[in-house]
Amino acid sequence: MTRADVASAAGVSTAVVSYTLNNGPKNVAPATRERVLEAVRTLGYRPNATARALRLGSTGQVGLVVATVSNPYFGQLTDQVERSAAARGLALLVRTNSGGLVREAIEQLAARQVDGMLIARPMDANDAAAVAESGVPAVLINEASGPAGVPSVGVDRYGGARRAVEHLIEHGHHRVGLIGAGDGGHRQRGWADALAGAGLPPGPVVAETYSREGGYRAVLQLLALPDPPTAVFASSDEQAVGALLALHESEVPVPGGMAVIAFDGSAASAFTWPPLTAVAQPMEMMVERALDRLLGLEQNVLPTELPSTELLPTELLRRRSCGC
Amino acid sequence: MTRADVASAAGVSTAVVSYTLNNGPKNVAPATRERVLEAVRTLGYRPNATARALRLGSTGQVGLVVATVSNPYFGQLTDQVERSAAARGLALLVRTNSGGLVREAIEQLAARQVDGMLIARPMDANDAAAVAESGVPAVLINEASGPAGVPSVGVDRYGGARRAVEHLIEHGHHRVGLIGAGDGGHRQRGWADALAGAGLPPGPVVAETYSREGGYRAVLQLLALPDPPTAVFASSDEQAVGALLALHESEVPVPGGMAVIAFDGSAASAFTWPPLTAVAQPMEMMVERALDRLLGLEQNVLPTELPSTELLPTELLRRRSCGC
DNA sequence: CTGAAAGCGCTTACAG
DNA sequence: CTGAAAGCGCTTACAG
Repeated sequence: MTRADVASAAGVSTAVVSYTLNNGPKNVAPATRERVLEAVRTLGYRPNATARALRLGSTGQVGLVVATVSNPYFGQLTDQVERSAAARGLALLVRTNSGGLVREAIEQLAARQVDGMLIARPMDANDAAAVAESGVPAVLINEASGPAGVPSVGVDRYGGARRAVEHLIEHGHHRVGLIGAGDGGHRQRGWADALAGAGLPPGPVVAETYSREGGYRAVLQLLALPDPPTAVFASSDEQAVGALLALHESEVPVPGGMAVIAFDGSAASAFTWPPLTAVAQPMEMMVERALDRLLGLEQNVLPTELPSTELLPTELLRRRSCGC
Repeated sequence: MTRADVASAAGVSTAVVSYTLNNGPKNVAPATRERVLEAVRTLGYRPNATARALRLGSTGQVGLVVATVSNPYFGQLTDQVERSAAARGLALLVRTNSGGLVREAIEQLAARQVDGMLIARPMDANDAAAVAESGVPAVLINEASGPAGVPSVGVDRYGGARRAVEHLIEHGHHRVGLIGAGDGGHRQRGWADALAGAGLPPGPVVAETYSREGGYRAVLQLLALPDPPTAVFASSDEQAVGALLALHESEVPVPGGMAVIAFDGSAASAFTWPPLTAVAQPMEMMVERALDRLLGLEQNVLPTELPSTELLPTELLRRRSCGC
């Protein structure tokens, strides 16, 4: 069942079938058009996207490299990418790689001839080289900045973290701990500056993975301190969820015994106990901007006028874990 | 940069380039092979998967239709599908469709020429017709059974639910409510039979969506009853998470005031407060079986010997929300 | 308005 | 062991 079958059924050439199915680039006489459409219908013909892709040099597919999808935050991100891509007529090829090499994921997606890729993983220069080599447009998403040559759309982690910690200070906390990755990243700097700005000494820092398990272990360490903080800033929702469990098990009331604020603000954070006050990321905007960027919707703007890094603002979602 | 460039750089025909890159179907002299590989390396050549797919009639892509990926359970399922597919050299095209028509998703995936699709959504006869029309192999996953013509790999929901409710009864509960979809499905039957088997009257049933919000609302309804149940079986992790929040807000202790058991057992269920006792689904096995089925790994078995429906056993994960 | 034909980048049966 | 050539199913410049 190919275009040729439809053509012969309708008594036309395959060119005319294309013209009517694609609404161009040539006009087709209304009567002819009707015959073609009728043939398509009765034969149940569906165009072969692979052949079309080969001819056009475009698959209509975008790739997404993401650590994992079974995580409230990245799951939401993936959902949003799928929705936004579908709205633009693009299909989504998902490449999960939590432990693996980003470079490998990039190469595999490129081999599949995706029209572009969104990379939601930290990238190094090596990965950027893979992108350049592949010749496929790519934009880094969910990261404040990346290696040279790859534009990024991220979130103002510094500002979001700083605002969150200031909020904790407004609640009267003087000792605010940090659960982070220990890499001195933007969130850690925001936390530190909020404290310094209020004339407060930096609280304890625990370096852990961005997982529930990490948050759980971090709280245990914090509670073992001679002088535990009265509030803690967790660098991800997942960490905060783990932190809450450790706090409950240790019978430390939240927020009374320890206040908690999380970074991410995925939908899941509204259903913990107590509900998490969180720094919400502008997910939809971030994805839309990244896709705009990827598809070069701003080709009328000179590339040099575009900042290589775009930072979006966060929003503080006040719920109960902070004391509100 | 195509196969022809490599061929001329190596001084051979394009056929030989194919033979060496694909390790067949013809042998290549070692020296020639080396020259080709060298040319590939220096030119940075990558085969065009689209052209290959057109020629071979196989894209090496599988499609997945799933309601949403930002849900601990379906996120885990999607992760597993990606991993298992990648292990077989297949890429994953994800088609999210929470509100939309399953039929539409099937048609779009088929148009992309996927080699097969996994459908993790309830299907009706209309959807089955779309599958048949598309001519693409499909298997229904995560559902006990589907319309005729579509094989399915699911989980023994009846048995899992029954076992969970029996466990609640062992804890001494006599009034066990059900949060379900109100469709009298397998889980509801398992719940009812466990109660009946113990000579207990059926507890109250609340019909709600399989979401956190649904579970939240359901508990509010249960608590408003003149004689609320002392335990409740939630048909999904998400519902259980919402139920816990409603219980905490209503200051009903768990499991003391109300015990909770959930169906699904995703990783998130271990980090709620209290941790959820849950009926865990054999995710990896389910996905592997579904892919085996999809790829016809059992072609040596007569199709008629294969059950159209395959049911996998669940496991009860005992944590704290049940009273253990 | 319609059609014959080339070509996208591969793979492989056929011939040497 | 190697190569010339056909063909997968489309799209579109070119000609009529």
